[in-house]
Amino acid sequence: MKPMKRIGIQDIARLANVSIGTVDRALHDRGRVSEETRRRVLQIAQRVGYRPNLAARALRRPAIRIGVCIPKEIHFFYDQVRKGLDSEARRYEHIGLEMVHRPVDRLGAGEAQRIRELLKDEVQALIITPGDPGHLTPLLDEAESRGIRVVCVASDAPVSRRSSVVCVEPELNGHMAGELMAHFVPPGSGVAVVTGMLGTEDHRKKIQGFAETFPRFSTGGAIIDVLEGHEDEDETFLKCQRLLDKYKALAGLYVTTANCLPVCRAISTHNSRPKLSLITTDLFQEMVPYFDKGIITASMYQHPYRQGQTAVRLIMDHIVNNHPLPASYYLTPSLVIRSNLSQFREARGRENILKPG
Amino acid sequence: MKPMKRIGIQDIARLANVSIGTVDRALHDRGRVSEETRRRVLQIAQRVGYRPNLAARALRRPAIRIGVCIPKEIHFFYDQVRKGLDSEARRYEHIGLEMVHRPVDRLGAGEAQRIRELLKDEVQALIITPGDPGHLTPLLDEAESRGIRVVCVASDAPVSRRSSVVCVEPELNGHMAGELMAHFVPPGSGVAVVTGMLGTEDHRKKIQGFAETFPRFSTGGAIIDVLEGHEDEDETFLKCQRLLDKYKALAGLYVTTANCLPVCRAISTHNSRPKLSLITTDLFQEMVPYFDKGIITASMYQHPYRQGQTAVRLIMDHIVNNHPLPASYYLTPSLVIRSNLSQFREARGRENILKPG
DNA sequence: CTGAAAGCGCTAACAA
DNA sequence: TTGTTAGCGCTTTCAG
Repeated sequence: MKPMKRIGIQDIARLANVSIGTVDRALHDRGRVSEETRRRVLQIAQRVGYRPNLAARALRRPAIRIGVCIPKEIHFFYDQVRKGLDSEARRYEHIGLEMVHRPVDRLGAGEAQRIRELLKDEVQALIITPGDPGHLTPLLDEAESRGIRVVCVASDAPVSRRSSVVCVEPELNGHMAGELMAHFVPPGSGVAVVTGMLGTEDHRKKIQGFAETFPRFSTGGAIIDVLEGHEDEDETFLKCQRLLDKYKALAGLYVTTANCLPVCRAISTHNSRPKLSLITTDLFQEMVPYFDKGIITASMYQHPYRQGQTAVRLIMDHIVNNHPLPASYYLTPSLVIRSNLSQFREARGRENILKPG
Repeated sequence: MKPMKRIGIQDIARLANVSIGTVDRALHDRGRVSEETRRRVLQIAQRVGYRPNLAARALRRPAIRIGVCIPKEIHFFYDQVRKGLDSEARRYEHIGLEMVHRPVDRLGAGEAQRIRELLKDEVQALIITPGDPGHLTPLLDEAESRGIRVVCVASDAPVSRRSSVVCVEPELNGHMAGELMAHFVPPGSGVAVVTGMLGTEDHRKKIQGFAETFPRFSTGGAIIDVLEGHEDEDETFLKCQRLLDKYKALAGLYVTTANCLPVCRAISTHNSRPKLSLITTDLFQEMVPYFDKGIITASMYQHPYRQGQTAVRLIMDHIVNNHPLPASYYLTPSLVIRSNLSQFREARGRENILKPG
């Protein structure tokens, strides 16, 4: 069983009694072929199941270029997204993929400018994390109208004409946290939510999801407070302390922001607490000790690395194989608990275990 | 910003004042180059950051062939593995990847024969789900010694010289189930385990993991019974019924086998049960109603599709990019609960949502 | 409208 | 030990 020779443009030419040039023109609708020949060639190609050899094509074609504009901060999250993007991009190097990075410092900080630069770089697609979707819409729409595919990652620009989005739905995060919390705490428990800014779409939706689902799965449980920390360490810490003082029987806490350390500190320094179930969001090194101490019960992991990977994959499948871009690609968050903590790259310190991908 | 010309073997040749043939030999240690020249060429390549053009290389290389031997049954699981394998394989078609499938009907049913056939097919790598690893070892070792990379998927052949394994560690499944169960049930609860065959390594390890972790996270909880169903519908159903009758206060049940339907039926037909937390393994259509009814609290999903995908990916990264094969690639199981049920392909009936790869 | 041929970067066979 | 060269399958240009 020898590797079978794949059928190529040459074979079609022979079968159709024309030259390969003609076949090429017919196959790609480049005109300058008689209708008759065109049809015949297409027929034969169809019949013999012709599939172009992409490597050969890549050999000639100019590079495919994808522009990337995602934030630098928060590092633990976006660095992973970036790694996912780049590692996936590496698999397409051989067909000439080139990534052009134009990061912004923080979410939404001067992204319009960066994106304009990317458009000048003549990219064929754009991967962005929109911080201010409203403001960006005209720019994204313009890109799309010029045939530049825009794929959002981690966060959406729903009103724009962006081709696709890769993210974890915030509602789903909330729903899952709510359902689990209901299983964790005893019937009739009071639980609370700690959030960053109530103004943030993402946080609002998480809270909404949680508020919908927790009561549905809990017997007589209720959300007794929603606490806004404004992503400020001290404010969050103090507000938490006060909450813990006030509601001695608080059975659960859901933190919708990555900024969970002050909450953990407040809980661990608070004397004589009964068992409290803490569900957090995302994962980074500094959280690990709180898992070990049993302060954090579970965290909703949003797979930043895989999000990056997937964005590139979608685009390349589209450009190279003509796959349609799905309007959205939603990932399921994973539950991080003590038993599987070491499986997540963020929890593994230096030891950089190889993951394909 | 035009696509920059990538530097190639030609450029190195020019810089080193040798021919491209010499550069090629130096770069690939093919001998027939003076040590002096070799070093110089390598130096220059290094300095200018030479990266081979894989498309060009792929253009020449004869087809890469991967042999696959995985079971047909249990369909819901192995069909997904196969889809993962094939979808990933499609991305490598253009560099000549060819998959040769030689499935066995059930796990371990005549696999040695199939694998021998694959070896005759001159495959360069082997993806298998070993059912009887002990018996297979000499065959796998022979393959490896002939330079054929063996990658196990879903299940391991640890004593053999197989290059890699892609799976979810059964212990991890058990640990996670144990930890979660401890959070689900009240302090001092009695829980039980339902398994297929205690003789199966996989099941034994899951139980072991569970037995280790549940007591550690639970306050005063204990495992009161381990029930062996022998993958038989009726036997499992009856034994479950008896268990439920006997231990009125049973708070949790962990099912280590995919064969969870009889357990679900036993629970749902059993009158006047108090809340019982049921943790199952894997996911298929018929389980969905039991999620909806609240019978199944959570299931440990082992990502069959991604396991297949990953196996191909590891091999191709190895063959094409010279990446080392990791001795093992462990996936974290995902927790399926009611809120995220619809995210899993097994739960989505016909509607086949596009997932990249 | 159609055919012929150059070349993309690399490998391998052959010549020197 | 080194240089030369023929392709791999496709696109593109230039002649017919």
